[in-house]
Amino acid sequence: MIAVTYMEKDFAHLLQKNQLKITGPRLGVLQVIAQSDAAITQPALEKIMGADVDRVTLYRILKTFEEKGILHKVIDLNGTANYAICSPKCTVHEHHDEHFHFNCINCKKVYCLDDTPLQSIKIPKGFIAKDINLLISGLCDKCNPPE
Amino acid sequence: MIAVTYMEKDFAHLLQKNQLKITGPRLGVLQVIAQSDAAITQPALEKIMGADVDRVTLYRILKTFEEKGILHKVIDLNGTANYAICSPKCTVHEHHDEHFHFNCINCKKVYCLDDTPLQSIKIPKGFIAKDINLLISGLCDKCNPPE
DNA sequence: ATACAAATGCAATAATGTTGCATTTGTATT
DNA sequence: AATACAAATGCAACATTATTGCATTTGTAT
Repeated sequence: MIAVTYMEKDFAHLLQKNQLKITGPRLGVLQVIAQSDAAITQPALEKIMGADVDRVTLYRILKTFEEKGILHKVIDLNGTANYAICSPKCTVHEHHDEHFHFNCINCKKVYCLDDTPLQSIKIPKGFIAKDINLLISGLCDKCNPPE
Repeated sequence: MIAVTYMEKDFAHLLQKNQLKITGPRLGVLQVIAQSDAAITQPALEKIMGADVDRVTLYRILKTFEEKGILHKVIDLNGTANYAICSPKCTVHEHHDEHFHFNCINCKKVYCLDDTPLQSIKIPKGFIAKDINLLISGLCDKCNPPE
């Protein structure tokens, strides 16, 4: 897991690069997500942002960020959306093909393991694979104390 | 994909085997799911069952079926729950560890590919994997006509 | 400084999931 | 076959999550 630190200036630039206006709510969302050590759920974001950002605005921000390839969405085992900042590999129209994530069944966090390699998967005849999404569930290092 | 046909008698036996009472709603749910060639979403089930089964009852049936290992739940790319009949390998307390599914981005169907083998995945230190969930998205054979 | 499109916030509504409780129903027992 | 009881269902109410329309505000190009 490589820690990446962003500064507010970077966020502004990131928005600009994507033809998005630099607004408070958007910077806020990026802040929170960048500070989290794991992908963060939409409800959690909602709580953290609180009254600063309207619920609807949050939905819309997340949607546009996803479309622009700024964030990627990970559906966890409960079907809840989690968001994380995309690696630079993610482009607008074609997200990086292979997303690997770890969903802790205790703390519910979703960690990105994008750098793990994966074999090629056999697909049935006539089926065309566009994206591969691997979700491993279990206990993360923090929830697995050797006590 | 191996086609498995069930008769009503089998369903009754299946329920009995799991210490579940043989009721109309339960048989109905099993019917619908067995007839589908793919995993079926909870909302779709709700529509098909219609007034025959109360919405709450449906939720509860699906939950107990999942707990008993009769059905397994697949979360698709939208975070919607899909249900399919478990392979005989699935046991009550320990679902078969590896679920492989294909989510068609056109018709939205979720196909089970449980028989595909998978390499062992590298997990970060301190992390313990309990279950692996692989969801491949793309076009299924029906939505990929060579027209 | 202005103008305009983009973004936000609010209100209303839809869709989805949950809980408590009274009633019904399957099944083991006699 | 009748009974008794736990299990299952259906209903109502509610909680949560997601969407849509529209008026207002705001960022930015000019």
